[in-house]
Amino acid sequence: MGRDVFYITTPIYYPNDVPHIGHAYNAVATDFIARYHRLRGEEVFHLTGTDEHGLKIQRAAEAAGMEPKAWVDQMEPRWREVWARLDIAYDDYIRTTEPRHVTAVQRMLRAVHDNGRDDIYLGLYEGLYCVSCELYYTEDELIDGKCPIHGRPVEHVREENYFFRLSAYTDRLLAWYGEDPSRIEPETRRNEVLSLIRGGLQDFSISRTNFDWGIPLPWDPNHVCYVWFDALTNYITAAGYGSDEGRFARVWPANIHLIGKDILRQHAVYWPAMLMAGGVEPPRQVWAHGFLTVGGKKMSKSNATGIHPFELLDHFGVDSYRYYFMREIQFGQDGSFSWESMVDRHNADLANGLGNLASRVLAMLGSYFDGVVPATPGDDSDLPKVIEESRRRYDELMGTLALGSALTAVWDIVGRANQYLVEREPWKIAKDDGRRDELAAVLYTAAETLRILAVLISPIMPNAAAALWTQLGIGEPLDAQRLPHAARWGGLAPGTRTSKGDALFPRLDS
RNA sequence: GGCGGGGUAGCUCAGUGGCAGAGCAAGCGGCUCAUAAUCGCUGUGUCGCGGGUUCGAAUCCCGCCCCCGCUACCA
Repeated sequence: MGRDVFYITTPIYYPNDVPHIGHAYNAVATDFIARYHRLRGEEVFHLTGTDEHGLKIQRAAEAAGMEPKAWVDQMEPRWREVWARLDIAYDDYIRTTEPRHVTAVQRMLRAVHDNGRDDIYLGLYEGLYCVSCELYYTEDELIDGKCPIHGRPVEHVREENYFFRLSAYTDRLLAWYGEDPSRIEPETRRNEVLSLIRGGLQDFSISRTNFDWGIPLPWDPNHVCYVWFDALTNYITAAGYGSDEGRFARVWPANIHLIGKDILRQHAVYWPAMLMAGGVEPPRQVWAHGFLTVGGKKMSKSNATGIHPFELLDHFGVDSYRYYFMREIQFGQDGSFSWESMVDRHNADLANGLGNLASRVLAMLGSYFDGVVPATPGDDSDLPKVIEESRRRYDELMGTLALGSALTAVWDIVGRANQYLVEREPWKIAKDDGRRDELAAVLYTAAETLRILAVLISPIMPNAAAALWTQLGIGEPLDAQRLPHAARWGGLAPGTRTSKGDALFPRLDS
C-alpha cells in the first residue's frame, strides 16, 4: 500500500459542533492505527482538521457579531484541545480556510472544469426554501408543508448552480471497485455502496450564490464552492496537491480514509469520481466504522447522549479511555457505550490484568534481586512461543483493522503470564537459597514479558507503555523500538535496574 | 414503502449444516508475590415466533413479530 508513506485521515470537523465521544472514537482509532504503523518503522502521515466554510458558519459568526474567520479561529481550538487530551499524534492539522487549501481547491475545480468532458456545468438547483432559515429543506423535513423551525410556508426556489456530472462516472466507479473490493471496508458497507452506484447516480451541485463564506469558483467568482469540493479536497491539499508535486507523488493516494458510516456515500462515491474527473488517483481504501450507541440509541445532542470526551477522561484517564473504545467495540459495527462497562473493562483488563501483573513482577524483582534483572541460564517456559504467536496475530489483525481482536491477542499474553506465575510460584522458590537460578529464570521470563507488552501496547496506551518502560529501567527509548524486532524474546538485558513505581492503572469504584 | 443491519447465557457479543461458545459479572476451592489481586473449577440458555428442506439447522428456504440505521447534494 501507499507510495512511500502510510497516509491515514480522519474526517474534518465543523467548528460549530461540540466534540463528543463519537468524534473521538474516530480520532482514537486513527491514532491507534497510525502509531502502530510508526512502531513498524513506516513513515506515517496522519491528518485531521476542521471544515470551516459554509452558510452555517457565516450565520453563526453574524449572530455573534464577528467576522467568519475570527469566529472559526475561536471555535476551532475546542477540537484541538480534545485531541491533545486524547494524545492524538496527528502529523498535520488542516483548516479549510488556510491559503494552501484555497489554492488546492481552485486547482482541483479547474482540473475538473477543464477536463474536456464538460463535467462541470451550469444548471438549476430547485428546492423548498425557508427565507427565515435561509435554508433548503426536503419535503420529508417539513411539518405540514411548513418550515420545521419557523412554521412558515416555504418557497419553491430555483437557483443557478454549477453541477458536477457524477452520473457520468457510474461505470468507472463500478470498474474501480470491481478491480479490488477491499477499497471499501467493511463488506457490508461495500455492498451498500455498490448497490447505490448500480441504482444510478445523480449529478450534484457544487456551488452556491446565497452566501459568500467559501472559496470562489475560479471561472465565476459570483459562486462559492459548496461543501463537497471544498471539504473532501482537504485530503489532497495536505498531501501537497497544488503546492508540492514531489511530496504529493510520495504521499498520495491515501491508504485509508477512516470515516463514520454516515459519510460513506460522499467518500466512496463522490470523492473517487471527483478525483477521476480531476485526473487524480482515488484513495486506496475507505473504511467506515459504526456509531456509538448510548442506552441503545444513536448518540446525538437531541437525546442528551452527546457525551463530551472530557467527562470520561477526567475519571478514567487517557490510556484507559483509548483502550476501552478500541477493545470493547467490534470495529466496523455499532457499539454500545456505558459507564458501567467502561469501569468493568478498566478494572478487569487494566487494573487486575496488565497493571497487577506489572505490580507483582516488579515487587518480586525488588524483594528478591534488589530490583536488578538477573542473568539466567534459561527457562523452559512456553511464554516466548505464546508471545510470538500473539504478536503474529496482532500484526495480522491490525492489518485488517480488527482493532478489538488485535488487543485481545495482546491480552492473551497477560493471561498466560499471570498463569505462569501461579504455576511456578516464585514466592515459594525464593524461600530456598538453593534455587536462586530457578528464581532468576522465572523472574527474568516475567520481566521480559513485561518489556514486550510495553512495546505492543504503546500504540494504544502510549502513557502506560512509557510508564512501564520507565519502571523496567530500560535505557533505550521506547520510541526507538520497532516491530517485529522489539518483540523478539531476550531483549531485556540482565543488570537492568527496575523500580516499582505507582500503579499503572489504579482500580476504579463504579 | 424500499434498502441494509440486528434479535444467542444476567451484561457485551462470537459462532453460516454436525454434540450450544468467549469475555465480564456471579458461586465454590487454591494461593498469598501483587492494585480485596491472581490461578482452577462451575453455564439445564424456548439460539425472536411458526412452518419447511435435511440423517442432522442458531446456521439454508418460506412466512411473521420486534429493534436500529439509511432513503441522495446542509459530513
